[in-house]
Amino acid sequence: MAFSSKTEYGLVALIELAAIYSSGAVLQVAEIASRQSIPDRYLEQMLTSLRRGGILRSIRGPKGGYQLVRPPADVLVSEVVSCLEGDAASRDAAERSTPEFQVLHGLAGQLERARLDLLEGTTLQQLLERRDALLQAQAMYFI
Amino acid sequence: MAFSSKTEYGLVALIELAAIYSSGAVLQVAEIASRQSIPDRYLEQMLTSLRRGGILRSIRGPKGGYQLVRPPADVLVSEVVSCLEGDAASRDAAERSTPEFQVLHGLAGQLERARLDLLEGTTLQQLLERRDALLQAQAMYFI
DNA sequence: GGAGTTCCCGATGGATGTAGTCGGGAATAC
DNA sequence: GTATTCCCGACTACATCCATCGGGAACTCC
Repeated sequence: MAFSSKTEYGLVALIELAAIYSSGAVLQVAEIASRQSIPDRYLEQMLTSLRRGGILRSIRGPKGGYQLVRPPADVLVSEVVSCLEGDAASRDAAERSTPEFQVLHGLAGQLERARLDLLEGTTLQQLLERRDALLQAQAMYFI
Repeated sequence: MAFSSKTEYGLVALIELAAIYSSGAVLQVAEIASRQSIPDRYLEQMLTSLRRGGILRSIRGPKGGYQLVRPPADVLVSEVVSCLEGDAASRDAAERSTPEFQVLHGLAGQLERARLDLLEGTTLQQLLERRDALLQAQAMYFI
């Protein structure tokens, strides 16, 4: 798959949080985790990274939980991804410098560029809309 | 980096082999490995995969070595990549099927599509030309 | 102010994959 | 027949991924 499970879990949680953003409500780790069938103590780590990355805010204690800091339309998927998989810090540029390696390094750059273009061109809002379209389609199916 | 070292080493070797393809000559593992400063016994494994994938042919014994089966213009980078990193066979479709996961699966598909488009749109011939352009540019620099 | 709830933080462990090493065998040229 | 080259598979060291866990800090509500 194109996403690590860290990234996938984090994004899934964010879509859920995007859906309730306008209401000002919060969601708890355990809620999201059980709905999505992912380990709650693991999901917690992702939400922590997202909080440190300025994407989420948290509230402690009973009735606590997480919510988006910014509206979903202002959160780029690229931010989220780099926040979640960037914790293992180093992108090494090992630089073997024969011309053949340089050419491949250029191609690798094109690939990363293409990936980034897509991720920068997608917001949480859009993911949410796609989810809702999917739900609509499923509702149709049952009529 | 966007390529594993397996893939990178394999492609580097293929660029060298593409450069001498029209002469009908062969190159030996040890030659390529020492020029590119990569472990020869390791490179050997990649060339074996490429032979099994129908991209290279080999000749044994003294004066032996490897050569491309097809002209460089007929070898897509996508073939090479799937041959080199596809040996660990399974692309798993673990399919957690909440709508949120489905949306992400769709996005992952877009990403893979974009990657494949680039790799299918690039041939060994093109990589060779880029290398030669780079060599030209460096030659200029020394005048 | 005490109890329960929720987030917070770091340590730990197993499974898997990556990058390489190695020993010995088979074909070929000279 | 000997040296050279490719051929084949096993093995290891290390890192990274995917969690699991124990205990602490803030907060609500009674």
